[in-house]
Amino acid sequence: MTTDTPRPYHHGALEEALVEHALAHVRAAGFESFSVRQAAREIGVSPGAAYRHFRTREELVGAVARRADRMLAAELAAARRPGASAAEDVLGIGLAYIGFARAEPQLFKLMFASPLDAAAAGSCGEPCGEAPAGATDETAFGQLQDTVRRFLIEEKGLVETSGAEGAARLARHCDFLWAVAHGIASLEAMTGWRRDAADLRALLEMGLGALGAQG
Amino acid sequence: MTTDTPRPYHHGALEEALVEHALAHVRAAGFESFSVRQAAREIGVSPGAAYRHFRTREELVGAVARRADRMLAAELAAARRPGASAAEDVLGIGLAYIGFARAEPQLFKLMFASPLDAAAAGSCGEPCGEAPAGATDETAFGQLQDTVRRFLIEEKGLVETSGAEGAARLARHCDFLWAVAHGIASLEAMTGWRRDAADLRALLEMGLGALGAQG
DNA sequence: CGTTTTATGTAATCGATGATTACTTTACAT
DNA sequence: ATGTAAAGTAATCATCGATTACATAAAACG
Repeated sequence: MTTDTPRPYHHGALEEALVEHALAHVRAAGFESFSVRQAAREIGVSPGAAYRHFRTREELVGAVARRADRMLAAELAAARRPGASAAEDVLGIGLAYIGFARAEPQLFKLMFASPLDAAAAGSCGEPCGEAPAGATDETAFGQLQDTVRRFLIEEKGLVETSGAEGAARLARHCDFLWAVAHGIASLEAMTGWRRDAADLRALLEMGLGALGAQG
Repeated sequence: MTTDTPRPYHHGALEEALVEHALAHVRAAGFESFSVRQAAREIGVSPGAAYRHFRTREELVGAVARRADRMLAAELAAARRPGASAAEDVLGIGLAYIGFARAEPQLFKLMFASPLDAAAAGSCGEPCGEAPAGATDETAFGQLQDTVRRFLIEEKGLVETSGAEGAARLARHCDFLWAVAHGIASLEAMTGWRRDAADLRALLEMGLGALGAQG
């Protein structure tokens, strides 16, 4: 045990270690205070080493943001329970969205703190212009869109979501619900605003009630 | 003109100059890139001088945030036109809120980028827990609350807004509309999401339509 | 198996920033 | 006028992001 590789010259998985470390820091203290140097120091590697894997600090926190995106998308997916009505699923997705913002406010804030140019975010969590439209995608917005479509068809008798007018209506309804959920989530994550579970549910139900009411 | 006070030792209004400078920078380039030193340099004063007026950088950008708050509140106030119906005013406030986020995205982002501890924000723009309740306040949320109350009374036949149940309903409706407007504004300011004026109006009208529909 | 090439780290360094301290100058009150 | 408090300067510290030249391990290849 004399030369027991105290620290191998090559870390082996520095990139992953950096992202993991950054993710932990962001969750606990927010992305603003994250420092490449400190992360490298704590991992036990020289500051410059990090820049072999990320050209800039923002690129690294961008990787964290993308991971947060996937975490959110996964939770939304888990909220869609097979056998549930479309209305239940819409509500579930909304509550999951808000729940994520409440449980992980720092990650939520990071996701919407544009240092990550929305384009680079890949399968981003927010409605980037328009979802690929058609394919059942796994982005957060895509999941909401699928479920709202189901809701409009199942419970509002809306048949055509493919025609120009039908598509517009679907898009408008998705935008609306998204705005409600995102508004609540944002207020919870970024301000002193806070409501109990019953109130949140009531707000989402108000949003759901507004669907189909308008031409 | 030989000793024509090239630069008086005392600036005279450094504090104001700093805030003004910071405000301009934030509007143009965002608060993240604002630097105390650069501001002092451009104003023509030593770096340490700024710290006579603000203990920390965040305190200075906090002052900018408070100013942005007042700007937003002023625009919301201007949106309430005398003689307009309550419904028109609610819509006008919502559109003004969204319009501000679109016209001044950097200020909007600053207002909701919690470096400013919500408490220190004074008459903050977001619903800090609960508005002082009663007095017609000039905060953004207070203005919405007043107008929504008017709407519920004028057009929905709601009489009691003072009883426990009536107050709860009013609060819920305010929360709802606030969430819709804030959600739209946030998406516009912090993501690639963008809709034209007609769509925005339609979304707000959907929100307005949901009012009074529920118990 | 030996050599070369490429990926990955290190060390040293640059410029800039936030913040603090000791000292100086101005303005104002008495 | 004079002395005190407000408002500036200069110098300094620790930290940070980023770059460069160099060293080493790992992998590719003959």
